[in-house]
Amino acid sequence: MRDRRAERREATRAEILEAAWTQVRSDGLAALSLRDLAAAVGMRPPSLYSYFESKNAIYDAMFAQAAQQFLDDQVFTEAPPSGDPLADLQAGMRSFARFCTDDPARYQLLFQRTIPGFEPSPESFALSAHALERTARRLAEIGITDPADIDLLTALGTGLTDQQISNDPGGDRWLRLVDDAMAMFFHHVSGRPATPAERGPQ
Amino acid sequence: MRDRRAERREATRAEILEAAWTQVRSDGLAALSLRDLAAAVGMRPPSLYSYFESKNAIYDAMFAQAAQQFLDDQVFTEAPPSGDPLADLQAGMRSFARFCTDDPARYQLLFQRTIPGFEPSPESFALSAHALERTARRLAEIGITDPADIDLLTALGTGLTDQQISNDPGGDRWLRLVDDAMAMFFHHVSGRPATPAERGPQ
DNA sequence: GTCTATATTTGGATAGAC
DNA sequence: GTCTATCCAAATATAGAC
Repeated sequence: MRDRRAERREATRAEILEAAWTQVRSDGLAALSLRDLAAAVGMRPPSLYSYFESKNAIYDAMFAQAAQQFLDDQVFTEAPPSGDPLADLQAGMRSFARFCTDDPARYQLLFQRTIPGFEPSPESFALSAHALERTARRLAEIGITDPADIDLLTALGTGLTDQQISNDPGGDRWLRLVDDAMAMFFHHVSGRPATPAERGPQ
Repeated sequence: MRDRRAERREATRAEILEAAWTQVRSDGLAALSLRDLAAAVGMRPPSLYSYFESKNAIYDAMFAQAAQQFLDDQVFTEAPPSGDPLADLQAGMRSFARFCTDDPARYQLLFQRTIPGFEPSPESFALSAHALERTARRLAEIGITDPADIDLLTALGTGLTDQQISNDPGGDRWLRLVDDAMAMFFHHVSGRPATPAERGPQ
């Protein structure tokens, strides 16, 4: 039969995590405070320890949520190849960049390592490693296998994303360069120049 | 005549800043602690306030030092055009990437905004703005004037640098892609494909 | 200029009653 | 499970003696 107590506990954990996301989105990832978090959910700080054994356990649960959302979100790694590798690459990078800019705090937790003393648990890390493997497999399908090319692609992806988040939050100044950047990259690694149509709107 | 007291004061300020750099390089930019800083220079914490009016004033002095070093370091903006725009672009980006990876804490202070509550003073900020203007002027000399192209170039520069710092500290996994990335970019914006020689060593 | 002493705030975490 | 009460550590900053 249903374990109503366990269900209630899970619901409270989820509520605490949701409040934690709200807090880091507004004050920054590093500014998570158990004091404020407890107040947000109507508890006293010690009560949080009934649900998470430490502050880092909360970060770890958030990391796992973010990794799962990344797995669910990335259209690129799920949709079948369209027969147009460049179009697939552009769609995949648009999806990645959108995922990152939609929630900079989530991006920071998942892809940057700025929380002093926090390391994701092996289980949480396995989730994100799985997503990266899936991406590499998909890139291989469209002929991108050289590790140096993949490194260049990741630099482009994080560079566009970081600039967008840091210098034009909420806008699209760098997001709108994604198609052009992917055309540049694709024709560089395949040895052909981009046609004006492929470069996308300027 | 010389003001020996002022000289001594400046020397102590410099000594404090040097200890501060040592601390942030080892523990992270955000981990600067007045307590540890005072201990490192053989003072009690309150004595630091004779030299800097606040912790943010120390960050600001560090920011000004970093901006000045950036101005002094960037070969690209000082050397005369060589007549080979791509070679100039590659040399300039190599210089930028090297400057950033040489001291990640300095890079973080100067180009990222991760210290909660710290904003550089107008005087300090003017130093870094000056450096950016000089770069834009130099890019114009080699024919790069489209703001979208400049945005793409900055995304490449920060992406390569961030990946290098985050994922291969002390190595050259992304640094060695700089020449190739600049060839890719240059020929994309000038409409010609890169020759194998221009792409540099793979 | 430097110190002692202290104020104040904030943080994570624990003990034990209920 | 939640609370009160408390602990401990660390942080920035100020007052005032020397």
